[in-house]
Amino acid sequence: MEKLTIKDIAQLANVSTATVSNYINGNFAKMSDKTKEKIRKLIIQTDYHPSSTARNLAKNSNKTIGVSVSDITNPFTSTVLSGIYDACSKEGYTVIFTNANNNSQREIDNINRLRSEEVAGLIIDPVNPNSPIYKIISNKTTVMIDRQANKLRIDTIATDNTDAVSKFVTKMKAAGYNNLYFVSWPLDDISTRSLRYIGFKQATGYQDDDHIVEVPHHGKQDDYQKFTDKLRVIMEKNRKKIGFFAMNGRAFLRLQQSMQTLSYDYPNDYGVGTYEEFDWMKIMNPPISCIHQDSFGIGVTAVRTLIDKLKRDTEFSPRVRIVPTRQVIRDSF
Amino acid sequence: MEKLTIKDIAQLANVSTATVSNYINGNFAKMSDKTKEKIRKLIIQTDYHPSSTARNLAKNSNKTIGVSVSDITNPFTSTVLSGIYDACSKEGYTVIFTNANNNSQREIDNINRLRSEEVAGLIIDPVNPNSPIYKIISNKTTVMIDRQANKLRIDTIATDNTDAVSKFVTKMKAAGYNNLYFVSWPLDDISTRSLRYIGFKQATGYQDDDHIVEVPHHGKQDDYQKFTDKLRVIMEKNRKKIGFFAMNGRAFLRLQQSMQTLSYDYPNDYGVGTYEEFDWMKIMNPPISCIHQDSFGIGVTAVRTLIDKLKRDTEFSPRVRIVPTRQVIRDSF
DNA sequence: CTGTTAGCGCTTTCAA
DNA sequence: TTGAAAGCGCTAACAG
Repeated sequence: MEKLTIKDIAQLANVSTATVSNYINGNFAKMSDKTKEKIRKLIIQTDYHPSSTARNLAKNSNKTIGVSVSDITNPFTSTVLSGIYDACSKEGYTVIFTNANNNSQREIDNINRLRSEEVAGLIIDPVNPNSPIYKIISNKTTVMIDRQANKLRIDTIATDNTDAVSKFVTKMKAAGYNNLYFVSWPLDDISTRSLRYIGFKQATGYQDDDHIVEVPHHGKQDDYQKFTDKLRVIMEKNRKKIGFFAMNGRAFLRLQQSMQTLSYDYPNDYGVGTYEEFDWMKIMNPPISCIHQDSFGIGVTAVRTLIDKLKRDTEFSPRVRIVPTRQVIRDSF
Repeated sequence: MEKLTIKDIAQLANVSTATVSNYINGNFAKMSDKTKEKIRKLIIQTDYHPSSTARNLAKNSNKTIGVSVSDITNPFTSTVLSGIYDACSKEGYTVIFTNANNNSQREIDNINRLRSEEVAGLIIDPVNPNSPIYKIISNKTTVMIDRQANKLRIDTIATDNTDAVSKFVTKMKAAGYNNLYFVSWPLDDISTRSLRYIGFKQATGYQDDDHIVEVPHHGKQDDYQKFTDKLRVIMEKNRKKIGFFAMNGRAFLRLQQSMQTLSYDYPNDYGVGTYEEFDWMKIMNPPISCIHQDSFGIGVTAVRTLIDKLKRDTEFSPRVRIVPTRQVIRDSF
């Protein structure tokens, strides 16, 4: 059972390969109804599938878009991917996917790999949007997601980090929490973290950085212990109403874990809220108030802007597109 | 800034394309150190990347594997994907990915799409492993994941569903729960669900099907209400110690949501455990006992068995490979 | 309406 | 140690 080629079909149909090619590409105007029908049947009978490799080579174009994600296990990421895939298949694009696993060097490798696959465009959820590699990749064929570079070179799709947090934390303040803390992985010059922190400072009016509690990133037991200790100090020292805002779902998880070992309960001992919404937040007891971001929509928007750019020729200066968030207020503060 | 081809490099180096090709493919034995060095420098200088499309066509082989997942938003799936990607890139394979979004017809389309991309092999997390499409795809180039067909045609990687549940539920029984319920989406002849149910029956000794509580799948508000009502009846009617085992994380979520609206608390009013482990289960109050499955390992195993098959020529009869699970006992029963 | 033919960028004999 | 040249399966003028 050999693999069929366009030649085989042409022979069977007694036409030239050009005609078959036209059929494949939907140029039916260029053939009689008879041959059209003949080819149609033959293709079904033989279960012939044109080689997309050959097509790509001949057309010198590739209807696939490459995506590099920073961490596929991040639940945010899989929803984004879902949106990307959805939008791509609607536009007839295939997606090939790579995972940097939070490693900046691997991200570079992945991008290079993707480039030699000759993808039409790139969507990147960057580990490090400030990596020098983005100096050499073209804004015409790529868009970034989530994290944005300090010096914007590539169109990026992000959420309204600062504003969303500012409004949310303001609500916490209005609920009487007058001693608020921002729980986050080390800021590390990462836009999502620092932009959310700016929102936090806006809302609280804190000038110094005494109200940020850093969660160790991929810490050892020891680091987590220190984190817990810091929390303990905060809880013991203060008389005022204490509230925590977690910078994302994972930071929130860590916070809760430590609070649990310290035997503190929300909303009695403290109030809490977080960026990101996940299913499980509503079965917590009591359920968690949070900021919902439209991850699926981010994926879709990324694809749309990318394909849009691919179509035009003109180059625009890069800008960031904001996908709005939504407050979900429940009973955690 | 035109795209460089092998010809350009050949010209610049004053050698033939064949030599450059040999260089690219690591056949250094076939050239002098001088030319080797010359080519090396040129490639770096010019940032030349060979076209993998052209290579694939010329070699008539494609170092990419295609994967079709049933639902990318399922957290189980993203961890599997992570394993697949990891193993693939170690073996030098690219992965192109499709999402069926729980739609059997889309799964078929995806597989056909993947085939005409001429992927070397297929990994499928099937919506419906009994779909007729699997009669025509070759076991030599594909492996399945998670759900298995009634009549096995394709090698599949699964967990020890029956056994794991049987042992876990036995433990619940030993803890004094003498009135146990299996909480699941409709069995619908889906292996993961029915195999787990078999384990449940084994452990409990129930002969009839009175102890299964069906969670509506993508239900409307109404259906969820009925589900909640059913739970209420169970809770009110019985004097014995009631325990629930959820067939997966999402069913568990649903169960908890309803229990919450009914104002019942575990482990006081009922005991509970679930298949699948997620991060958030340990910050529940109290934390949840569950069965941990090695999703990453499933992905890796899938890739390994696939690549293994790709290498040999002989065809074996399909079998199912089991990736073991692990009990995580906490305080939910 | 249909066929001829020269590529697309690379690999791979085979000969030099 | 190197090169010439014939493909890989398809597309796209161009000619008829």
